[in-house]
Amino acid sequence: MREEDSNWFSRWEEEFPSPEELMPLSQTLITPDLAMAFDIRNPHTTNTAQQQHHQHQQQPQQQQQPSNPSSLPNPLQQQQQQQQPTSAEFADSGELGSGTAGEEPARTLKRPRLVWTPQLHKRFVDAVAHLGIKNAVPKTIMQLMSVDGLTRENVASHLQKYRLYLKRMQGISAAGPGGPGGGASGAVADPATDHLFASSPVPAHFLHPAARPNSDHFLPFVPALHPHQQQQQMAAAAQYHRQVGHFGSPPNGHFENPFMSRPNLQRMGGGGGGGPVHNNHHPVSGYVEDMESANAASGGRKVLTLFPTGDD
DNA sequence: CCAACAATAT
DNA sequence: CATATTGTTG
Repeated sequence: MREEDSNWFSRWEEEFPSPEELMPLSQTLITPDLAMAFDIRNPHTTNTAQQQHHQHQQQPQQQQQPSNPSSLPNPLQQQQQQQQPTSAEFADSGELGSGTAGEEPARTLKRPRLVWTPQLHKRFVDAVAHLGIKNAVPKTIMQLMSVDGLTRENVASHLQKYRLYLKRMQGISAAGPGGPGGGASGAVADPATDHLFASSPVPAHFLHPAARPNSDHFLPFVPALHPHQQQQQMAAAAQYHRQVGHFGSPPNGHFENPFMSRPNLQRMGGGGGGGPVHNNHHPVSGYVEDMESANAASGGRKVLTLFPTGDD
């Protein structure tokens, strides 16, 4: 797959905004619990420079902070950015009600629901696009996305939905809105229905199986770089929903880690159903992408429930 | 055994 | 409906 490369590159360049858009970043998923636990209030100390060393490797953000007074600051403190109260944020799921804080040993703790924000989805689509549908399998996508905290399951689930979306689109585009049976499908891309999907253009090649040179080009894959590489403060990567109450952290400090050790990346390679993926390192210094959420920042801007598609 | 996928559950 | 979880298969 390396030599048969053709001009996909040209097309690629044409179509995509810029590799830089998806290249560098390891977005950090912060969990609300974590954020709250850390008290994300406005840092009175103007210590804006919260530069933290970004540990590489995906360390799961464990919800549930040890309420231990002398609890350590946590090595994996996630830098948290000023989240814009944009639309999706940790919309309260509504638990609460009374201060019935379950101090239960939150054994059986579960991970909060991942919310696929347009940015995240964007990355997802870009990753898939660049991988080619063939190689776009959950694990690979996940790795390419380099989103901290993202699990294979997350991606798999999203991918499943995405494939359905693509399928639907194919049908529509081929047969027209009036398409087969799906009377209601009248719209090609009903923002209301597709919401998220509508925010990112579906690369043409997605629609057909045979004509897409996937090849493995150099992937922008940015394995967690060195400790000094941190680009915090960017828009939020993804947000989680609040779920169970935390608080009652186990004094024992024993909770199971859903994903403790991950097979250090770099596992891509032929075999495992994965295509030969090369993670080519580019000497890029460090780009920042994302950034949007102008909602409150502008002052005038308000709400706008959905993000404008004006990203790509 | 792990990963992808499909189906099902929340 | 959007994700998560589970079951099955390769």
